[in-house]
Amino acid sequence: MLELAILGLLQEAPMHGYELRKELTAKLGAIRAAISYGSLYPTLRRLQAAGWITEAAEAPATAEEVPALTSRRGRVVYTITAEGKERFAQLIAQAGPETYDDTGFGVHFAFFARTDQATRLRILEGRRRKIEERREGLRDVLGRAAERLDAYTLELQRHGLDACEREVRWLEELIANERSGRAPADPRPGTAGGRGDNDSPPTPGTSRKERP
Amino acid sequence: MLELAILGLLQEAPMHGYELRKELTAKLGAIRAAISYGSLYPTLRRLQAAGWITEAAEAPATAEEVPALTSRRGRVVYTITAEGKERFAQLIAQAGPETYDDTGFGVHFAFFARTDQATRLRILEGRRRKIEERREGLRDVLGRAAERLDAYTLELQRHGLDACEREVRWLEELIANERSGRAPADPRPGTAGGRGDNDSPPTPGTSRKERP
DNA sequence: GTGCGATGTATCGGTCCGATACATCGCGGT
DNA sequence: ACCGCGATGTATCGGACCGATACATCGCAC
Repeated sequence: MLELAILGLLQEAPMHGYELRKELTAKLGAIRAAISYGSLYPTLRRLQAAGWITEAAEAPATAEEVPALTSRRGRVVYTITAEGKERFAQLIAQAGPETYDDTGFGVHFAFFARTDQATRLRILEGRRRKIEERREGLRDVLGRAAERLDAYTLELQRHGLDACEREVRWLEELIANERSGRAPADPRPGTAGGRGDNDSPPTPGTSRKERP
Repeated sequence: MLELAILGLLQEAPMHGYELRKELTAKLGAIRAAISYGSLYPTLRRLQAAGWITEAAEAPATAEEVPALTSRRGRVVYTITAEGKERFAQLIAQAGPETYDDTGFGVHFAFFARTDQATRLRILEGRRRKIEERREGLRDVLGRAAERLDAYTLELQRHGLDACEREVRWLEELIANERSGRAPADPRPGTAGGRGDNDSPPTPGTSRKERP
């Protein structure tokens, strides 16, 4: 998962580790806390060994800015290679079971702008299926096994069930949107999608936030 | 986390691994998929080494049922020890930072019936604080960094923000409930809380499910 | 009588996290 | 003039947990 995320981010611009972590946190903030350096650096090492990225010590700007005042230590900048881009495309397209768990889905979704529509649809439907299964499991427990569990555990299940139902509805909306319209709806018209390299041209609101 | 969950479950009844996993899945189904044997068995080993639990090969029922027809292979039953119960109480009471992440909070919450009210309150408030922080982070990104991100990433953040706001509201409700009333509300009167060993006597509905 | 899904125990490699260590930079305070 | 301190920055280590895999038994339906 981390591999995919790193490859995806480096495709937008070369970065060093610290920056990468910040961008990662910004992009995936909705689904996970903050990725640890204990994962990041080893993974970067692995990616470099595989040839998907290259690392290079940072050069002092235009060789004119602050020339050699303080020796400019550290700062390794990582750049994606052509093979790395291929690898990314391959990872994005092929969906394993881990593509549909919370983290995996989040990461894939975060790079939907670089994913073709067919794949987007496949992933959204796979995720929906998975959440529906979880939902059914929770309904079972709340129905059949309710008297075996204490009030707090039941409340936890109810909250989880609620979240499942809500996510299914969200996915339905996205799927419908994906099938006919395009890109996700922007509830506040005015600011439209990504910049330049965006795969899916931003289209104004199709779906609306609830509260009928 | 697994340690806490196992200790908690074994406090209700002795069990063997497979059963333990099923109960774990039922109790924690709302927050995590299903715990792996690759974690379960090593942890059981660890708990036994520490003296929190004991393991024993299963005895054939009353020494009368199906005496020795098929030799009765395997099936190791784990029982919690007095030290294990102490350990559980200690783990429940002391709250580290991991107590407030998704999994940690879920496990603690699942054993609220065995937790005193002061600790429950402390944990609920800690969790709320954490989610509020995550919420602020998402609001920041959606506000300040919106134009740097593509439409899909933004949609993901919005969904995450929504989930945060919802969870904060849920927690508020539970906290209010905890402060004056007792146990979580039961939206469907008729089935009331746990059985016998339940710490918090079930009290009929205080809060209501929304949909005004 | 046989295959097959549920029950049951167990290990191995790999991913990722949390704690920790260490160095530099720019800024405000005194 | 100096100091501390928070942000920037790279890096490792032990441990928790997962997913795949292996293997054996039980009961039941075909």
